[in-house]
Parts: sequence; C-alpha cells; structure tokens
Amino acid sequence: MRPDSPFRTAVRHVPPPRLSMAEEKKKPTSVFKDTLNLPVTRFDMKANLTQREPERQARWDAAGLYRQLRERRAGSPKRVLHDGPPYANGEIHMGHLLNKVLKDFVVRYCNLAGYDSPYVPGWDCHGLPIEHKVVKDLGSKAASMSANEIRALCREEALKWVGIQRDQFRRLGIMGDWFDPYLTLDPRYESAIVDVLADLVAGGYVFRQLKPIHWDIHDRTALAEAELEYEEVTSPSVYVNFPVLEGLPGVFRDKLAGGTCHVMIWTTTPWTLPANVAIAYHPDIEYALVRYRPADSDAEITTVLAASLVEKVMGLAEAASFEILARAPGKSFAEVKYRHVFLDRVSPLVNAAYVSAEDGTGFVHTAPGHGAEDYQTGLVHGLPVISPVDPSGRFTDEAPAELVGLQVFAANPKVVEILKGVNALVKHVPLKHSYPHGWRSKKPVIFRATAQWFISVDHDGLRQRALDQIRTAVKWRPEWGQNRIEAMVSQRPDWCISRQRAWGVPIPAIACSQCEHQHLTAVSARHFAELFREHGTDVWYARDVADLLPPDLPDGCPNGCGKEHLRKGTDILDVWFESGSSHRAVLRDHFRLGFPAYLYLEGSDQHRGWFQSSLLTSVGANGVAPFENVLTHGFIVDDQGRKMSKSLGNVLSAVKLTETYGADIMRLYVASLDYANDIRMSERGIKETAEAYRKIRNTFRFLLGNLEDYAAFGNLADITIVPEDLEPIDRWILSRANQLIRDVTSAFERFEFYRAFHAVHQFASVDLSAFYLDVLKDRLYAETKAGTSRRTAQRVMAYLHSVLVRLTAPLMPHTADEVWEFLPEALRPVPSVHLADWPVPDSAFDFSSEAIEDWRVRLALREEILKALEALRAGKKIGSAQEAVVRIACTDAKLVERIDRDLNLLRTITNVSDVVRVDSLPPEGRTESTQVPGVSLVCEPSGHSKCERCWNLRASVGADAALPTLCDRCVSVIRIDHAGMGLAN
RNA sequence: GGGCGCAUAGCUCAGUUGGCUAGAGCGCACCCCUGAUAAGGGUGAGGUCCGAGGUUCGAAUCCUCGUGCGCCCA
Repeated sequence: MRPDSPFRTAVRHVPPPRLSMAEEKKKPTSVFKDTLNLPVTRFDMKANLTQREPERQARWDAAGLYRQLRERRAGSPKRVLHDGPPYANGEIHMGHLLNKVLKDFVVRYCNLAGYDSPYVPGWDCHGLPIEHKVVKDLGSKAASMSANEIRALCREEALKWVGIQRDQFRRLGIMGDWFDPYLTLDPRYESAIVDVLADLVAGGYVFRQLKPIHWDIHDRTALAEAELEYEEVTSPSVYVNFPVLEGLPGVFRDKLAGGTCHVMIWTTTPWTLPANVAIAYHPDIEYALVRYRPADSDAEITTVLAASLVEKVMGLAEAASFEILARAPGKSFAEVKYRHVFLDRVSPLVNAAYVSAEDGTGFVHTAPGHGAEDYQTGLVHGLPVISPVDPSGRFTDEAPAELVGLQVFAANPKVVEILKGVNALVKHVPLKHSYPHGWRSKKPVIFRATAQWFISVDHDGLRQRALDQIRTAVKWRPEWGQNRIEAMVSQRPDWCISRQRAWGVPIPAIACSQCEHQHLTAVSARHFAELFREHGTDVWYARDVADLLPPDLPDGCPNGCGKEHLRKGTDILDVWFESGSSHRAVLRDHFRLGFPAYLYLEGSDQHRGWFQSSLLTSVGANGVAPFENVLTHGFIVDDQGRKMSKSLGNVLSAVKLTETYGADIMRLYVASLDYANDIRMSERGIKETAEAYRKIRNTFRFLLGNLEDYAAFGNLADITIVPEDLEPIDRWILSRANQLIRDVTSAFERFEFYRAFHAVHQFASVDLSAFYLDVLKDRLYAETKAGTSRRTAQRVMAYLHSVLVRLTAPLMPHTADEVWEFLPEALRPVPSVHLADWPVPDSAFDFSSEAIEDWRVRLALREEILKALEALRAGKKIGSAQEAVVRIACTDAKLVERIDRDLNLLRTITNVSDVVRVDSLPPEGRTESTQVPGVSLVCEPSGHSKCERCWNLRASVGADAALPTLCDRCVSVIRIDHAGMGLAN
C-alpha cells in the first residue's frame, strides 16, 4: 500500500501487508524521525568511576564542600557520629571500608535531613604493633637509643600510615574533616587522656596491685602476647602429693578412717611451687580416692586425683599396687584445706572451669603470681599473689632459703630434690611441650607478678552505674548488643591500665625507690595533663625527675625519704584507655563536637573494646555514658561464610577493588548488605552490584535525556507540577514516589541501608524503567514539544529525578552529585546535592483507597495482558506489543463501567494497538482473569496500520489525505510543531 | 569449653501479633524491540525456609536438641 494512495482511507480496515523482517530493515529512515523529541543528553551511560571520582573529590575539596555544609547546618539540631579510631598501621581492608562507608551513610543522611552532623575522623596512634615494628627494624641499635629517639620513629611510622589510610578513606568518598582529624598522639589528645585519668584518680578508682605478666628474664622486660614466640622445650614435669588437712567429703572420710590423705597435682614448672596458694578442681569431674603402694616402699599412700586418670598415673608412678576406695565429684571439695609441701602455709581447694581431666591429675597447682589463669582464679577466690622472683629471674629472699639467689630454671632440680626430701614427689618425668620465648632474646620467658596500675570496676559502684547506663541511657542496635555488653561488664575484672612500653602516654606517677611510695594524685595528674598539652608526652622522657615534680610534691617523698630517691614511673597507659578517652578529647574538649554522642558505630568486637573502655572511663569521669546509640556491624566473611584470612587465601583487597570498580560501586555494595550479622562478600557480589548501579544510572540517564530541552527552564513556575494536568499514570508514579520517600527515610533513620538500597533499586528498575518511563515514551517522543501532555511528563520526571538523586546521595555521592548538575536550575537551588535538603513526601500525591483499588485492577489486567501477548509472540503472530489488540469481556456490571472508563488507559499502560470491550468472548483461546474475577480477555494481531511517525498501530492512520501515513495525533503534532517544514505536502 | 549471635531461590533481601499455592530484585534460560542501543521490554525455570523432634486446627515464624559459621572469652 502506497502512502499516497487515494484509496487509503476507504480500505483502512483491511490489514496492511506485513513486511518481512528483511524488508523492514531495508526501509529508509522516515522523514518524520526528525520531528520526534528523542532523548539527548551529555550524561554518559558509561560511569568511568575510577577516573571521574577522584576528579570530583578534588573539586569538592577545592570548593570546601564539607566546610560549606558545616556553615549551612550551623545552629541546626546536632547528631554527632563519633568516629572510633582505627589503628594507624597497614592499608585499609574490607572491614575498614565497611565501617567507614556505613558511617558515611549516616553522616550524609543526617546532613541532608537537616541536622548539624559533623564528622571528625580519628586514628589510634600509640601502641605495641608500631613500637614493635620500629624496634624490629632498628635491630640491635634499639638498645642504645633513648626512649624519645624510639618514640620519634614511632611517631613517624604512625603518621605515615595516617596519611596512607586517610587517602584511602577519602578515595571512598567518606566526607569529613580530613585536614584536622584527631590523633591520639596529638598533645591536645594526650592531655585529655591524662585529664580523664586525673578524674578517675580523684574519684578513687585508680590503685596499684601485683599482677603476673610475661617477663623476659634475659632482657629484663615485660612482653606482650604479640611479642612471644612459641618453641618446643623439655620441662621437668612433676607429680606431687599435697597433704590434706580437712574438709574432704563424707564418702572419702569414711574410707580413710582417720588416716592421712593427699591431693595430687601435676606441673611442668616446679619452680613455681613456692608460690602455690591453691589447688583447683573442676566441679563436674569425678575424682577418686586411691590407696597405692609405691614401687620402692612398703608404706601405702592415700591420695585423690581424677578417676579417669588413676590408671594412667599409677602406671607412670610404677605403683606396686593400687586400689580405688571411693569416688566423688569435684564440687564436693569446696571445703578442703591442705598444707603446702615444703612451706608453712595452709591453702584451699578452689573450683575453676578450665581444669580438665585430659592430662595431669585433674587438679591444677595454682600460683597467681606465675600464671594468667591462676591469677584470674585468685581474683575470684581472694588468693594472695606471691612472686618471690626478681627481674633477672632469681629467687628473692622471700623464697625458701635453699632457693634464694637461684635462677628459676636452674632451681627446678633443686625443687625436685626438696620434694623428694619431704616425700611428696610421686613421679618426675621430662616433658616436651611448646613454651613461650621472648621475640628478641629467644629465651624462655616466665610469668612474674609485678605491680601494675588498675581501675577498680567496683569502686563507688562504677560497675553498677555502668550497667544502669547500658540498660537505661543507651539504645543498642541490634538489641542483643545490650545482652552482650551487659554480660561482659558484669563479669569483667578490674582494668589493668599499665603497660611496660615506650610508645604511649606515660602514667605520670613519681615513685620513691626508698619506700615504694607512688605519687599519683588528681593534682599531680592535672599538672601533667597541662604539661603534656603544652609539650607533648615527650617531656616526661626528656626531663629529669627533679624538673617534673608536681605542685603537691614540692619536698620530695611524703614519707620523708627526701628527693634523691624519686624516679619517674616507666609505665604507659593501655591504648584502650587512650581511645576510651576520646569522649573527653573529641566530644568535649578540643573538637567540641558535643557530649554525649548521638552514635558510636563499630564492629561487634568493640563490645569488649572501645565501647566498654569509653563507657567505663565516661561513667567514671562524667557519670554518664558517652553515647546515646551504639550500632554494631558484623564481620566480613567470604561467600562460603568463612572468615577472611591470608592462610585461606580468600581475602578481598579493599584498595584494589575500589580501584577496579570505583567507590560508588563499593559503597552501593555495602549498602546492599544487611550488616548486623556476618557479612558475606565476594567479587561476584560486587559485579552484581555494578549491574544494579548501571540500572540506576541508566534510569537517571533516561530522565536526563528527556529533560534536555527542559533543563534550561529556570522559572520555578515552569517546573512546578500542575495537579490538574496530571494524567492517571502520573498520579500513580507520584504516589509511588511518596511511598519510596517514606520507606527510604525510615530505612535511614533505622540505619537499615539495605532497605533503602533495595527500595531505590526496585523503584528505578521496576516502577520507572520497566513501567512508567516505558509507557511515557510515546508522550515524550511524539506529542507536541511544549504541549501540556509532554511538559507534564517532564515536570513529573524532573520531580522524580530530584527525589531520587537526594535519596541516593548518601549511598553514591559521586554519581548523585554528577546527576544533580543536570537538573533544571530552579530544581537545584544549591550547587551540590550534598548541600540540598532531604525530600519529604507530598500528601497531595497520596492515593485514596478507591484510587488504590482502581490501580490494583489495572495492574492486574496489565499483567495478564502481557502474559497473553507472550503467547502471541511465541506463535510468531506479533513482535512488539503495539502489533496486538486486546478484547476484554466482563460479566460484572460494576466492572464494565470501570473498564469502559479505563480502555484508553489500559492501552497506554500495555503499549498495545488498542483495547476494546466486547460483550462476550468464545471460551476457546480466552484468558480468564484470576486476579479480577468476571473478566476474560483475548489478544490478537491488530488490524490497524502503523503510523510512520510514532510507530503505533492506530485506526486513524490514513485518515488525513495530506499525511496519509500518520495517525491523527501525529498529524496534528506536525501541523502545530512543524508547519513550516513542508512535510504536509 | 563458656558467653552473644546468625542460617529463607545461584546472589542480595521481604515475609507484621503463627493463617492463602513462601515473595521481590538481580543472575540464568527463552523471546521481543532496535527511537534509553556496550541500552530497553516481556515470559519462564529456580526453594527439604540448615537438620531432627515438639506445641498447635495450622509453624519459615513459638519451644527443645543438634549441625554449620562468625565475634568475644578461656
């Protein structure tokens, strides 16, 4: 059929001959193509994030975006997310990325939502790992260097990593005050730490007490766990009988009939026996009363040990005979007292959960001065800490006379001899086992009790007050965080805050070596806080003690020893105390962010770490918790749920992945995950997120492409939605947008970013891309350029754009900012989306319940029509939906009215050629609607011709003799918009 | 070994106080379009709701035990 055929009108109900695919492709581009308003935009489909993000970040920095934001929100209600300081060591890993990105979501959202929400990042700069590395690199030189020389190198090392990590965090688009972060090595911060200490000293929480620590007797130094190396050694293990005095259970007493009895212990460190003050049992292990005859003796001995070990131990001891007299569980030994084998000391049996019947005897020799577990048990049972060993590992005169002056390892044979002498030795066997050695000396280390500084958790009800704050003043998310920290705080022992290192904040105590007086008062601590603020903590190491005397120690030792015996304390503070003091340094003093903080947000391991140290120091010093909300995230595991570790080879590199995919993709990936529990991460997941990103980006691009001729509009009236111009589908999408704003806002308020991400993604791909925008194409492309229909569509699109760009700004700040620049001037009153205000729903767009029901029916019918179209397509009857017509029959009178009203709308939302209602449909081939009872429908090829311009198949094509290949709509558009083009001729 | 948690489709998540045939997006398969084009649209196949008991008319949901995994401690 030729377009200019004079007969065209008369025969228009006859289907035109269909062109083959080959013929269709060969068709020349229609002259009408240029009359369409096709999308045009400079906004790239390809994101090229790895190149564009750093450029954009540089522009933000140059413009002082963060400063602008601070000014804009000055005076608004505050919401302070207080940053937990990462350790300034090593490149950032996935855990850092997760943590900082989550924080950035919160901070960016709060700022958009109108809060004054500053972000001051921090770093934990002191501590062992840095010192360890510096000393290791120095090798033997370290020994000849002064504390301050080593500390200077430590500072350099820490600052190096601060710089590297800062750049890596900034690359992720984390917004904050990167040029004035808080550093725990900053004198202002160091001063605040000591100020908190002064408060605690004033409150009477700080005391000094013996505690066993790893001690290198060769280097005469304390060692941390990380400085130990484990090696095989052979130790003289001994089985020893301790004589029982009283308290045995009745079943044992009956068999003993007044005879003597022992309990048998086993130890690989005989030299610690002088410090024995208890023997531990497990309450649930079954113990046996055994009478045996040693190989070399006629005298029978009665002793107690774990029932399951009797045979093994008797075999080892080469007993000539043995017999089990009775059995009893460990818990029946609670009242037992025994006498030390070679000292005049009576001690108790105590229960301890770590006792096992795996080896030994089921009883554990307990010396709180020489073991960590022993010490814990000692705290529980109030045992004395005895440690008669000097720094070089020699017994002091507190030890038995035979041992004084002997080095402990050399003393082992002597102890064995003593045991033999008192007839307490059951058996002596060399044992090969793994034993800790000093990392530098390579020599075996010992546990030695030394005086340490503590914070008493129970002084002045501190523990109880902390628990009260946990329960009443803080909101824990997820809620089980409360259980967790409650359990930990209610069980934790006193806090040992001293460390024997160089790289940290000195505990500014002045000691008298004559009388052992330790001078640490609120006044003296306050004095040093001021001194450190001015000079940094180096001053402690640089000056002589005489030049450091605090105002309350003018005349030397208060016990009358004079000044000449005074010396500076050599302990530094536990780094947990340092970071735990950030509420003073950052929230209250120097940065004045505001106390308490709105939110602390860290990994769930910090229930034991920073949350707890911050809580205890703050309740002790300020009386209240330093945070209102504590949000925790889980740990990153691989796609199979296993933790990431070098040995498993499943570690994802945060830095490399960011370089490969871009920050916005990595951020979106974080946003897509529920971080409350374990977080599974895989490169595959990142790739899927990249797909979601592309979808969202392309949706923005389509919006922008169709707003191009509109973007120049600067008049607010031009871009304001006129309600009476809205078409039904516009009203539908606006009601959806309202819901989206509500969902995303509530998700951000509850820190459930994955809900925000899923909502946005779903909206962009389902509501917009697959439906609203798809349906809108006809209006946008084919209607008159400046007509109400097209302009209204653009107004709605501009609105949707301005909503979406704000909702996504916290999640993908670079892309949102890029997209923002393409909005019409009047829609972006500020130069960056990050200075904008969070969208609020417009209740005028909310649907009535009738409108909701109308749309339920329409969308249900659409779904069923699309299914029916698919059947036609499979039968090669149609290609595009436009080639089909839909016939609907309805038996429900009320529905008939509604469907008749909606016929054009149904045609629009399904993109078919036509939708008509018929009185009835033959049963064969029709679809019975399951969602709209009473409705059935049929799809079949359209009989209409295809409009050359808009490609719709319409009954009106050919009606206009001058433009016979066009539908009536396109005819009128040509006459209005393109009258001068001569197309009508 | 103890404390605190978690387990729904290949992936990421929904699933109200127990109540329709357990849902969505992505991915995948097939198809359409070629005027969002290194795009866009449609349809479809995917689930022992970790396992085993129990409570209940009814369990993904509540209880018990187990398995696996994570964090913290020992």
